[in-house]
Amino acid sequence: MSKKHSQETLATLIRNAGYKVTAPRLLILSLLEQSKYPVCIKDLASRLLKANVDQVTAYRTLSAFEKSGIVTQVDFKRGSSYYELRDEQGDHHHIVCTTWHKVEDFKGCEYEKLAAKALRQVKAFATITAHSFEFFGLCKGCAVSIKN
Amino acid sequence: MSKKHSQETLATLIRNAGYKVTAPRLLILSLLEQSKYPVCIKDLASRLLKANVDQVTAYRTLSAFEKSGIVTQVDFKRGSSYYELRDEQGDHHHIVCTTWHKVEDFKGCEYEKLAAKALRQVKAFATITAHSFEFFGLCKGCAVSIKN
DNA sequence: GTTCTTGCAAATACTTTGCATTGGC
DNA sequence: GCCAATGCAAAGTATTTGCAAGAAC
Repeated sequence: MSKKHSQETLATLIRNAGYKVTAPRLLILSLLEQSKYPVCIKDLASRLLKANVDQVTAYRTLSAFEKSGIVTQVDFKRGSSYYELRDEQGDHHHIVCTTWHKVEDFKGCEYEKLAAKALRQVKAFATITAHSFEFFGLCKGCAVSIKN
Repeated sequence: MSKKHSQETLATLIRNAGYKVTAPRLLILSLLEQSKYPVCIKDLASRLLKANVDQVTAYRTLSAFEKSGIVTQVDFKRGSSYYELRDEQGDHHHIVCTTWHKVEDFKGCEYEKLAAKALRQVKAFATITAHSFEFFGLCKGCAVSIKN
């Protein structure tokens, strides 16, 4: 997921969403951008601490950014929240190793087709605005060590 | 999701997973069975309280049952965990209204196809053992009231 | 009788809120 | 200067752990 935005692009993202551009916000976005996979808020907070940014700011910022669609929250079933920069196509998801926590991306969940199908089935719903989709499994390393 | 197991069937589920059959466990499973949609652990706990079952027992039981595949945890992005009896076919998922919290089922996420596709793409993984998939949107009631 | 399970108390982890101060625009 | 954003402290909520007593088998 690292499609390098410049510092200026990150600032624009923030401004366009109607927020003031501040150092903590730029830092959070650039940390997310530098990470190949979603970052848990705890890790993020510990890196922010080095720049004297409080973790409360991380919570507030990420929650605001999620509402504005700048970032996406993903659930890896590990107790705390993971975030990544939003994927424009909205069609990349993750495979999570349940043993050693390796994470990989995969593409092509064909969300639109499924959403249309779901709305046809479920009469009580008007629109679908988001979806979550993750696979959980074993990476090859863990599969081997479990067998032994 | 209410495919009425008898009390005896529930006991068998428990026994087959290698656990002792106890009143709290039977009660938890029958509460899950009676509910049309996943139940959050807080609601469950408050109902268990009436039978003098501690919420710690709910946490421990559900977590054990999830590992054994008796129940499934679903993430509705509402802070606390939701559980339901495991769906044998494993192919039913939910549409969750983000405003008033209506939940409906839908079928046909075609998980096997996607899993095969994902494994073809992602060489580092050996197997996929589970998946999460939920849609978030607006039910018709909420869509109307927001417009006004 | 042995081992697993439970309740209760307490600890830990995660997230949100209140408020005075700071800083973007 | 105005209003939003931040840090710090504290509260609130969710979940886990330790251990002695009780129940399943």
